[in-house]
Amino acid sequence: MYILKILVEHIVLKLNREFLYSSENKVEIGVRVFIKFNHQEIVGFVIDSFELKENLEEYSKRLGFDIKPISGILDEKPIVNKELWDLANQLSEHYFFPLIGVLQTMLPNSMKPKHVALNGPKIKYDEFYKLNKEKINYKNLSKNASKLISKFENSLVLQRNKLSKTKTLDELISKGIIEIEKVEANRYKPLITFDYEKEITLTNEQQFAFDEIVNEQEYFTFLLKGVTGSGKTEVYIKLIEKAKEDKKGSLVLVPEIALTPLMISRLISYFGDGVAVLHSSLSPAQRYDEYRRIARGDADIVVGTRSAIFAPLKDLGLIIIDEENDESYKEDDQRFLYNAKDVASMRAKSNNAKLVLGSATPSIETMAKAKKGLIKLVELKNRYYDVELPNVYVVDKNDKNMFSYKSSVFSLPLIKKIKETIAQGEQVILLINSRGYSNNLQCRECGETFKCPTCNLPLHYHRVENILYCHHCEYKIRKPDTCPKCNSRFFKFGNFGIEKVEEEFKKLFNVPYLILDSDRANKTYQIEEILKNFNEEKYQVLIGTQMVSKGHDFKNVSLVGILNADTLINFPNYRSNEMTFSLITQTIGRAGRFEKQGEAIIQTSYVDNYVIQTAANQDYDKFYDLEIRRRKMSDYPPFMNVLSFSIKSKKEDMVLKYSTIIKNYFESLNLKDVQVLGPSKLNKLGQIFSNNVFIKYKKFNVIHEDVKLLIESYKNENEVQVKINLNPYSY
DNA sequence: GCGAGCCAAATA
DNA sequence: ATTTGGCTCGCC
Repeated sequence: MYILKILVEHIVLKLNREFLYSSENKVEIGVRVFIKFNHQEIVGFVIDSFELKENLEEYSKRLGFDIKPISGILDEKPIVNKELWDLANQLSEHYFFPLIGVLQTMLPNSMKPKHVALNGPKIKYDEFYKLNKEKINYKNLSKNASKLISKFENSLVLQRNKLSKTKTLDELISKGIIEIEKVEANRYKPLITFDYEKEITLTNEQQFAFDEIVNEQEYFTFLLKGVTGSGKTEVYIKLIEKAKEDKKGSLVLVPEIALTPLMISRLISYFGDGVAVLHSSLSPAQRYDEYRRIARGDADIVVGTRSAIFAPLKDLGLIIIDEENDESYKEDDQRFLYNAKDVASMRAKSNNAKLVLGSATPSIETMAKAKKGLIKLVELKNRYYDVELPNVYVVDKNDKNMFSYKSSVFSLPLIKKIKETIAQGEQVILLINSRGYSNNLQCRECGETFKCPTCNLPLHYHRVENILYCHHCEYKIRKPDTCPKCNSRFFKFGNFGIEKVEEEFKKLFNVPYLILDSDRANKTYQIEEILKNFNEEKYQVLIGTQMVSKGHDFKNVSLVGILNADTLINFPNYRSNEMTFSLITQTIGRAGRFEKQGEAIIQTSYVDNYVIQTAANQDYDKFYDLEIRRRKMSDYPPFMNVLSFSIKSKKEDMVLKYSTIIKNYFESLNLKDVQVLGPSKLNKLGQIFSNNVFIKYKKFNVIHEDVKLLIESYKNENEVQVKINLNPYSY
């Protein structure tokens, strides 16, 4: 008789502990089992076991509770390896999140330790007929049988559809002359649309960067800072190749699906099979297949978005995070709010692997670490084809002389430049970082703005679908014809979005164009198609949201227009300056990448703002100096870290009570370098009240144990829900 | 997270 | 008298 220590599938603090079950047979740690848990049958995860020498009844009597037997076993083998199991434990501890929830985030649908996994995709098999020559008795072989056998010709295997089901076939199968062989099928076939070189020769500068990283003994984390077009990808590829030579696996993270086709194409062109892909536009079945291919060791290079950081690579030697400043590496919406960069750091450390953070515009936090000597800075200062960075003009959106009655979207200088560029047979990229037609819709009569019923944020107007749309929670309704408050039929639009840009572009220029935004292209193959068409110069103009800003090598783009640089600046978020700077710089960097110097026009109402100024001059160092000063003055990261508690309840007084408890708790601890902010004012969304308390701290160790004690004190409280976010990006 | 069990209010 | 809804409890 064995006793199993089991985690139940529910992600709740008060169930974040082991429960004991019995089993006749030994069950391995890391296996999922069915258990009866308080009148329901659920899935549990075995975290430990031991053989019970004494009588079960006596043992359970002594402990004071019944020990039920498990009701079934789901897995033959553990679903996580040692490394990922240790990682899950580390993450649970670090993020104050139930271990079972961490595991559920890490694993693909079919493998998650919870009930819904049973509805997940199943393993698909390709079946073959295999001829067993030794078993053939040629003397008494019927005519039909020898005919059938002859179909195998020289090979010993045949695809199943090559033979039709006949009596003869059944006979041969029952005699063991023909065997049915099953092979796991792979439902993902990457489309490679971009063809890349199979040989790479590094420039001197790239080679130097490569050597710096490979030969470094002391540091394991690197910031690879390379101006746009400096060829970071070639360095990545050589590093992956080096890891492969050392029989180590590599993991490459890219920000979002817009960039995956490019990276996937490059890696597959260079490395062929052995590259696995994990990103959001794979179906659950494809994801499952790729995941198992990695776990089996059939793939030793993985490309993917955020959650690919949990890929089960066996001998991890290298992790690359491309565009490391991108906000998509932080999970801020779901339940388990991890940062893939932190996870990468943990995995790199425990595997003795190298972690390379690449960017043209590193995040302030990462650059600060490099300056402090915590990580190693490696730079690529020259563009690959040695072209100067583009000339940049800033147009003041408030200057009436810059615009005519014809358009409020395109300024006169921009119109002129677009016409010239097109006439010269060159290409234009226009960036508008706002989806839909306008970012809000307001009644002209009574001033009422349409807001999302759940998020209370202004709804965007999408004219193509004629809907009002919440970009935060995806709530959508048909656009009403009249104002629900005053019945007026007249509306006012807010800041223009891409649909409005498109409308005006059509009016002003008689030129075919491509549109790239996530509303009209959200599948990788759609994005791929658009980028491919532009890359092959079938169109001269590409109008897009921030999807156009990163990573693509367009050869003939000589003009970039940023139609409204203000959209990000006003975001109430400590990182909005950094995001604006990087969006502008990266987009400008698309211009003039081969022999010709490019041009860029930035339209903004904040002409004197230092973010706009430094971005226009492509001056990262200056931006960094100014921004880090602001961060210091306001006690923002990297000087102070933030721990956010979001308190939710149906009862108003419970929210107030608990936010005060949390605030008072930290204040009374009186810890060194710890500040308490809040509680913020009470929010109401639907039936739920909520507010926030923020803890700012310097060293995680100082607060870690105290946060754990605090959680212990409220974990059994049913009426409030407390969500912890470690260094949230939306703060 | 969720069903059982309990109680009180609602229904007729 | 019987159904319905809300709330609490505790799971091995």
